[in-house]
Amino acid sequence: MSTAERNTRQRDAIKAALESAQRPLSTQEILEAANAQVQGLGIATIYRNLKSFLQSGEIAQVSMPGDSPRYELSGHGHHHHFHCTRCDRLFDVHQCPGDLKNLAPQGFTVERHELTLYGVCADCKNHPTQAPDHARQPAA
Amino acid sequence: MSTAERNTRQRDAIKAALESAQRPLSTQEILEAANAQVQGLGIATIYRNLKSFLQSGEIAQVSMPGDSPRYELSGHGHHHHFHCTRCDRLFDVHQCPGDLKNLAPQGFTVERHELTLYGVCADCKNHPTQAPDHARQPAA
DNA sequence: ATAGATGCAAAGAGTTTGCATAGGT
DNA sequence: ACCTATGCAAACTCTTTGCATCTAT
Repeated sequence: MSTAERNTRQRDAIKAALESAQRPLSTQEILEAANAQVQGLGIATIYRNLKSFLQSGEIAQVSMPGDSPRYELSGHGHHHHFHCTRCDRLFDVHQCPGDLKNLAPQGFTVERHELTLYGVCADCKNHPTQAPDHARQPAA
Repeated sequence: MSTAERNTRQRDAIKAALESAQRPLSTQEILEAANAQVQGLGIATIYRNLKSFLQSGEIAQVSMPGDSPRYELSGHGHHHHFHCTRCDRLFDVHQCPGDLKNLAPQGFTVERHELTLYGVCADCKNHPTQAPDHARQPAA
């Protein structure tokens, strides 16, 4: 019956960081957030717990070309991502094109899919000529 | 007028490797293929040229959660990818769900999209119980 | 009391960079 | 001849691992 995983303050802090974020976080961002709650929490603990969460399916890894992976809680329901090419922020997209089973070649079985939209977010569209002040992954 | 880029044997070999591959290649795969053509070609040259090709838009980087990036020529037309979770091979998918502009939130502009399907490929479905012999990124 | 989790530091793996030399133009 | 690209090796960055200690159960 035992879950084998213990409830440590570190583990809780990491989970909490992911829970309070409204977007996928990088390991550094997780470290900063979790460290604020638990003094001295080390990066190795982040990695170990992320791996554990990934294996249990509690979190999902989101990867972007040319960028280090981000992590987010699973169970926010099925959703996709929008990557603003101007400010580099990632947004959740809760719409889904739906039925993609028939896109795959003959004989292939599609179990799930991931979709990333690229473009310009509303904020960036409102500031056409100036440099994106809100750019580069804001704190919240 | 000068393109600033020189035509070296190394650069050509790297391009050729990507051209002849029917799937996105990892840096190691590119190194092996290119090295077969140009003795002593080093990994640093691979990275430098990939970066150059990426910037010029000649190739695209494909990233998968938990995996190192792969590279493929642009201009194979718009396509997506299928990742077999059993044998880990990546396949091209030339079907496209099409119009995804309206999935993004209000005020967002969608310029392009990327779609990855996950599931079991035809080969793996034909060998249900046994270990995937064809697994782990075959040579061709 | 026991066994898993943590923190630190060292080890690995992947990628980038400096510098002398080869080679394209 | 000039000046960029290459090859090698060192430097960096990111991630993983070993080990003694701590701590949840």
